[in-house]
Amino acid sequence: MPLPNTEAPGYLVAELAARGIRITRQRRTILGVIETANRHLDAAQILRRARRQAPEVDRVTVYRTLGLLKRHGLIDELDLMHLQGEKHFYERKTPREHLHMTCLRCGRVTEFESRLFDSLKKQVQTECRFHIIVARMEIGGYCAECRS
Amino acid sequence: MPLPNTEAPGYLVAELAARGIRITRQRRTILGVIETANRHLDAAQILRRARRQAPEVDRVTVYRTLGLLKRHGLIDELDLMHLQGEKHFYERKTPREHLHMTCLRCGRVTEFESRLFDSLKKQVQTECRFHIIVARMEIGGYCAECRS
DNA sequence: TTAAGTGCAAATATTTTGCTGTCAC
DNA sequence: GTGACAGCAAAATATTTGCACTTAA
Repeated sequence: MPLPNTEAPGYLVAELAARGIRITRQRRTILGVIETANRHLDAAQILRRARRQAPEVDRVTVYRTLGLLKRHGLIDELDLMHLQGEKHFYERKTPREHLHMTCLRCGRVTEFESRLFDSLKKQVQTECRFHIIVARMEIGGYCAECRS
Repeated sequence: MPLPNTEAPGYLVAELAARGIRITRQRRTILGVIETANRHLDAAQILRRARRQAPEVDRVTVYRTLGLLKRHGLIDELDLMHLQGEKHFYERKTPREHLHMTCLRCGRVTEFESRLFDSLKKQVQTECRFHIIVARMEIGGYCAECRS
């Protein structure tokens, strides 16, 4: 599940507003759903939760808001090994980057922070002279409980 | 582009045959396309190339063969940052694992091998007691030529 | 006021499934 | 000979686009 939300509530709203982006009722709702999520949600789940608060929210608005957040680097998009179809999952971008492990048997998703991950990114920046905007590491395999 | 093909030609055919899987004309063609590819191909490109050799090959057969290869751990599936739609790209799995950097401006894909990548995987296996089947690291950003 | 944003409908893109006939072994 | 595989059609899944109406700033 995503790391605990250590940002002030309304963080995403504030970030977008600071960039001069219009905050509509629908966006506020969708951003709230993403901020308070206790696990990785896909677009359909975000829509469902948003509609509990504001039934007029349209699927298209969810996709457009996700696109906006991606373009501004405020969320990360994950596959989680495409265990169930080709949908994507989203999470707030945190200052402490982490990798995701998905258990191919039980589907549980675990997050892991590592200095080696940071070192590896630093190595890429330096040795490949590549300016990293987004770095995603996803692992599939069997968790401690599921491996035989 | 994928690492140079250091395996014997017909490597994928041999691997599948060794597992008791039937080698049809269509499969042989598709496997040949994947083995000799000089860059990462998506399903549609694999289909087009296969059809140049064997026009009867169907799109569905390409997908079914890709699924087979994935299940047997003989290819890796990549997103390459979804720079152009949601399609996936495929490459032969090589013994030396590498990460992929995609330039968000020019779209060029670069591969990079690193011991840190291996160390990081080892750390996950040990500290998280997670048995890794597939590990994918994909980076998006700007290559040396494109960064301002 | 007005440009940015929304909802609805429809289109697009990618991948999967059902079924019948074919072929590798 | 037979069970695994192929092709075709259709469906399923996920996301995007066009356009007229609405609203935040």
